[in-house]
Amino acid sequence: MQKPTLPKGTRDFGPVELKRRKLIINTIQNVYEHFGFEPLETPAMENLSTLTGKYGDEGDALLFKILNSGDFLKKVDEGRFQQAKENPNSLLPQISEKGLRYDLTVPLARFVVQHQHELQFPFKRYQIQPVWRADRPQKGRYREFWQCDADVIGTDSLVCESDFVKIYQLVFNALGFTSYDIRINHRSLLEAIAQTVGFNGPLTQLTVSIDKLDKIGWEGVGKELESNGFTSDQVSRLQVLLTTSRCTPEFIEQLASALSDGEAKDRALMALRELRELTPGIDQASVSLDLSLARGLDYYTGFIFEASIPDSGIGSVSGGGRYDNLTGVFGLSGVSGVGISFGIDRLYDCMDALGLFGGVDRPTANILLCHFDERTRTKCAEIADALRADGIKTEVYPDIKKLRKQLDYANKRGYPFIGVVGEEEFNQDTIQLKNMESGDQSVVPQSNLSKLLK
RNA sequence: GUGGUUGUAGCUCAGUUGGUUAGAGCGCCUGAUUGUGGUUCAGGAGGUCGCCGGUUCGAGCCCGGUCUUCCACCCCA
Repeated sequence: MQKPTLPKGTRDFGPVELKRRKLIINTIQNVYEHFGFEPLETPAMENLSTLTGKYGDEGDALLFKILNSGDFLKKVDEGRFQQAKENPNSLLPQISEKGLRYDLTVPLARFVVQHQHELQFPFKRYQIQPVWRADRPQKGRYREFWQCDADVIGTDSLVCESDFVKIYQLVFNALGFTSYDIRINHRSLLEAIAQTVGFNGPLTQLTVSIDKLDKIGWEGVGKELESNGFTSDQVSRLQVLLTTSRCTPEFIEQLASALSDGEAKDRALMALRELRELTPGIDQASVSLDLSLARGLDYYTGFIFEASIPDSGIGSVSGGGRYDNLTGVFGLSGVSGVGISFGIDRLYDCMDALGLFGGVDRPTANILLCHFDERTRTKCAEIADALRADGIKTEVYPDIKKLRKQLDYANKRGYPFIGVVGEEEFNQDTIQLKNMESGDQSVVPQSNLSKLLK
């Protein structure tokens, strides 16, 4: 007999975990709906051609591929086998044509392109589904995890970005976080910074390094930049420019004078000023303008967002940004989109670490009815029906066992109340109502029970 | 994908230079209490030492492989 196991990086969710996860999901979903987002679901698998080439080379390596059904070697000829010994990936198109989704953004882009004539733009959708990555698991990093995305497609209005800042604040407050960190930046700001220090190479040579600032500090980032073609003078000028600050008018003016003039600077400052106007809460301490925030800039073209919970030991719990041409690869160009994505699994880990799940770890029912024999058990079933009709969540202990066992069970499951119907109670149409927390109990008429429990 | 790390009872962990029958705490079950839990007391069950192979008279311990866990890199929710 073999012991059953789960694939690496996947987990079961038992009743406790699922109730906690649903709390997170429902909270986010409610906030999204308050901002007018509509639900969308797409299949777990997509055509490999839809997925590949969208996440860079490393992303392609992290895709889970699905082996073709039946004789999956049918399409492979002899020459290919020889080639495959050198480069196994060359076989891939012949043996696999589907893959598991890697995120929710590319499926959204595919959906929008396929249904462009039925949708009303701006198209606002949210999507809460699992995604899969063949990454090596660690704490806060899984191979199957859930994302909660919200995106707006078909407008470049900064009202969307402003909404997302507000959504962040509402979600984190609703989940009970007293401290959270929302960081924003703008791609044009990074371009303007590169121009200011006189760097003309590809922007990613700057961003992939500065994104690691919180991890390896200026010492490490400086070394990496210099090996990427920056002079030590440019590095020290970057060090002065790349600050983090509250998003105040003063800071924006400070940037205006520090950056050298150009198109990127104008674009960035105009966007920042407009976002400020639209978002009164933006200069709260929870929101910062972090010029070193870069993320995977491959497709982001405007504002970038990232959110995390300080001191949780977990990386970011959400990320997002604007991408001007996401649907371009599927043949629909000139459509701008902006979106964010919460990672439920990481939010869960943060909330667990901070003990924020207090209320959900109780049984579904409020009261457990206990009894001694078939006659009193039947009576309990009758009482239970009446209580449920009054909207009280009620359970009848299913087996006929010692009262001790029934109380023990009630205690372990955490019912706030139990009711006992024995010989005496049966004859007098009463019930022993016991508060499991205080231990107090009293005999009450069955007809009064639901009033007392409300 | 690269380098490292972890795995012993349901859980958290001991386990001597390789030596007889692998332990503890907590949890679980039974009873003290045939109508009262969360306290106490008495007793009990539960382990192919992750898996496969090797070395040895003998392996939980040494060696190889594999799976898993966690960590760093890469990247990311």
